[in-house]
Amino acid sequence: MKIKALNGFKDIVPGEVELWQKVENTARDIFSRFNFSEIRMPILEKTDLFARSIGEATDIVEKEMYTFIDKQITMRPEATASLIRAYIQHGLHVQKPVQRLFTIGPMFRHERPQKGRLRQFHQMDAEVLGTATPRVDSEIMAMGAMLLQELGITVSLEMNSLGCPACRPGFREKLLHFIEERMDKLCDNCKRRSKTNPLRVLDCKNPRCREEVEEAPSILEHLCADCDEHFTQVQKGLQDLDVQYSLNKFMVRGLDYYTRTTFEFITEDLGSQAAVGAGGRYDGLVEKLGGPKVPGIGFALGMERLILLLQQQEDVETDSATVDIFVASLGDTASEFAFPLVHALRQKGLLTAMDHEGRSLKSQMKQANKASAKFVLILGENELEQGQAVLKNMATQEQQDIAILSDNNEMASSLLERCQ
RNA sequence: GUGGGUGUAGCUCAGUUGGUGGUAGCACCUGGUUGUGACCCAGGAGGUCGUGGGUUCAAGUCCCAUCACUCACCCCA
Repeated sequence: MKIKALNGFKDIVPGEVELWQKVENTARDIFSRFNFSEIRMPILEKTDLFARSIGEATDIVEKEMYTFIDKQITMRPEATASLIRAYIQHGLHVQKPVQRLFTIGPMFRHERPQKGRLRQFHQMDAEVLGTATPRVDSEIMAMGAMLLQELGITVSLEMNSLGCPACRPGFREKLLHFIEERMDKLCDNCKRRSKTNPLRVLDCKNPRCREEVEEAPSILEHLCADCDEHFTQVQKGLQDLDVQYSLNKFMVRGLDYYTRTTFEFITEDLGSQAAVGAGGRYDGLVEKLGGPKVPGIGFALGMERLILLLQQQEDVETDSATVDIFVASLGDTASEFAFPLVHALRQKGLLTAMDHEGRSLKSQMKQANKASAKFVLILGENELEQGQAVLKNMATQEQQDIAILSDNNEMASSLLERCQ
């Protein structure tokens, strides 16, 4: 019986990992341009942290978490809760009033795997804590858009406001009333959801439900004065930064902690996994987790989904490492001479390869070619006797004789010069 | 948790009305005269046909079960 990776868990092997590196490198570059600092948190946290932040009644907490029940600890299903826990624990709000943080890593949810959805998946997460200014809302969306654009991924940005504790309850009542009038026309799921989380009825995918809620009251028309002004300023900010967006009054969020601005980066090229990234404001969360009363906003990008989109494109460039110099040796004497020379070349900083299996020169040339080696140093019995080696430029096919030096360090320096 | 689809070489796949597993492609190894890559040619290696039952003289092929993968629902990044 072969041992295989668990269902929903994937290896990222050479050939694919280059794409991941490209995505990570691009993200680090963009985050850094926006003056974000990296933070890394542990994968295991107390179960209570997620229950309190994400919400007891959400699907994630109810049935999707990997929990060690006896120890009351859970593998994080998302990053925001852990990040805020760390923010509070280390008093980051004291060190700097506004913290701009990002993190990249694996998350775990026990869902049925499908395209763009794994049980161990990876997210890139950016959060700004300590400011409620609508400018940051615009800025963070602009950052996400810039990152996706840099990667060559085309998405649309949809945005909504969920209001705040001052205006949402009132809207909720109105919506509930609207739903109850049409209850018999809604699907079973919506009937259930109308009790647990009526806002979710708004984004049901069932066409009949969509038709029914088309005329539903919009939260945007029920925002309190502060939320309304905030939302207006966010939109102005996006226009100032020339970021394209559209309003979606049906967009709600699955996690309980969101307030005011929410947004999603949406693609049509991933089947049912339309959201490549999503986020929003969570002004009450830090305080709820026992921290200072500071507002926050953030978003997460699903890396598997980004990778799938990149793989769907033709000619995506990734820079995989190529061998600077391949040392081909013939016979035991030459091979023994080559072994420490290769080490010296590596100490000089060259990406160096050699064959330890005693294969033919032809085979070694093939290996060099396959590794896209720029140069091959050929060391044969004849060369050693004459104190000469052959350096071949693989692209131009030019060969030159070079003197073998007894000192590996000097020999390596000499080769380094010629291989530039 | 609920449906549908698919399981043959490392990967992508042929395999007829049931009749000996494919000179298939990619990748790999070795050769194609002394020691030189790409292209080409030849040869080689690589398999419990997902697993377990059943029908049959005979099963990769038909039937049942099971597992895995996958897509979708749900939910979400």
